[in-house]
Amino acid sequence: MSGKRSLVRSGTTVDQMVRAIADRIVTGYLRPGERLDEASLAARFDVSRTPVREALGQLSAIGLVERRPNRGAIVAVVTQEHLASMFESMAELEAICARFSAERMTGAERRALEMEHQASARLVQLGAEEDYEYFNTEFHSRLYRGAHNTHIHDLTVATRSRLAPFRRAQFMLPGRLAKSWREHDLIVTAIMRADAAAAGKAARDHVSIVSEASAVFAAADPMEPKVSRSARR
Amino acid sequence: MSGKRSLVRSGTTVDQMVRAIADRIVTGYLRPGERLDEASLAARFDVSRTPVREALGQLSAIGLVERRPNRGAIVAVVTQEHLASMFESMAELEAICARFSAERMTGAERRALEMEHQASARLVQLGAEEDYEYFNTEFHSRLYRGAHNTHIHDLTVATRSRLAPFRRAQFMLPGRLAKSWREHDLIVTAIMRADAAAAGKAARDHVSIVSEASAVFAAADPMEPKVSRSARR
DNA sequence: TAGGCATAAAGTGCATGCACTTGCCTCGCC
DNA sequence: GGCGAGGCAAGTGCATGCACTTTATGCCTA
Repeated sequence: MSGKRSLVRSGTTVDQMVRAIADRIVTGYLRPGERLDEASLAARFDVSRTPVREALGQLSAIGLVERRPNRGAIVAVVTQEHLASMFESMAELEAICARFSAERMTGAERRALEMEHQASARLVQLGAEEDYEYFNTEFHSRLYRGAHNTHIHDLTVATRSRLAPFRRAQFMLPGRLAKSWREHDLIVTAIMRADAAAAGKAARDHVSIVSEASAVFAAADPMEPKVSRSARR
Repeated sequence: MSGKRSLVRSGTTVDQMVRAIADRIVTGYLRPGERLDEASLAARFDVSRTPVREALGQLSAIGLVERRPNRGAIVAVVTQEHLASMFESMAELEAICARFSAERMTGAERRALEMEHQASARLVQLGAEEDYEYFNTEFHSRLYRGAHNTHIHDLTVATRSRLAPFRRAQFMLPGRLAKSWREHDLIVTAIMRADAAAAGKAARDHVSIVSEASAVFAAADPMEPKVSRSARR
């Protein structure tokens, strides 16, 4: 896969670098602790070191990479403890979004949520993991938007993206699709009833369960040895 | 005033710039919408444009400044709506911290919280606004730490700092000190009882009240005097 | 052989320069 | 007198170079 910048056109070079690197971190292609050498990245993306530097600075500002002065940058290492704290935060943030959604969603938003949710039942029957995963993302985004609070929305999206690398395996567990759908159903039902407390609780439980599934995964996927990842092209 | 970098020594030059600029934004010395000219800032702090640029990039990544490609950076403008959403988020985040604190604070943390809180009663009697403000910050920080969740801690601190410019006037309202103390007292009492629900509610109410006080202030303090920006044609 | 110091190599941090973009102003045109 | 094109000034975006820090290496000494 060629990461040349022609693939990621829009915005300034720095923006492209931010997106390119963030994407590789969030998707797990770059792994926690991995070295981010300015010169190598610059060569890899065919730009000078300056935009790479700025991108690394911005990514470190949002916590995706760690920078040690004069000693280079690495993909942020999340301890088990920090990971747990992020999952717990995520559960609380989703609970807030669900509560607010129950109180504030417009009629159109409620209908759209319910419709999509019902449609997704089919994906469960078919066992269409990929499609369901896509729907799932959309489902949660609806909750975030439905809260009608931009700041909560931003915090939630940011937290979600930082958790992305650790959630990939959740659907590998057998029966997970149907379970997820039933949990969604509780949330949707509560929202349609405008029952904020129930919606919040259902959303929190939903994330907590995902969290447990993922924690297992994270623990079972320890730090990678320092293989020649630089020669990976 | 001398903003020379000798005053802000630690870390790399970029770090110093980030802190210096963020500080001026958070304290309200730089106002929303105000232009952030790279060359001027560089001259002002006696560094080259490069670290200033990187600092602006990082600040824009965390939302404190807005950057329009090729058109410079300005201090982030927060709409009334966005401001309200931040206050609401703050109330929810504080509620979470208070709930978790009620459940998780160690004995030492509880004792320290209660002691400091009781001690602060004296500041109220004396009407020592400055000192009380300092204590108040410390009080809330204790709640954030007491939650024993680093991610929630970080989100809360970040949100709080973004709200800082809009909270300054809250203690100007007469009787505010005593009112604040009584609200704190509700929180502390609930935490000492390990009553998570009550602590959460008390904390949420506390912030909501501050929010209302500040909203008045924000509304009464409209756009910045620096004109010539609206005259875009 | 182990420890420590000097030195080299690698890589980061910042300054500077130049190309390019944007907004403004002026001048010519209608 | 209004309007648009062209040019100018200001300012941003990126590349490059050099100084400095860190780390690796080797040599010397005990």
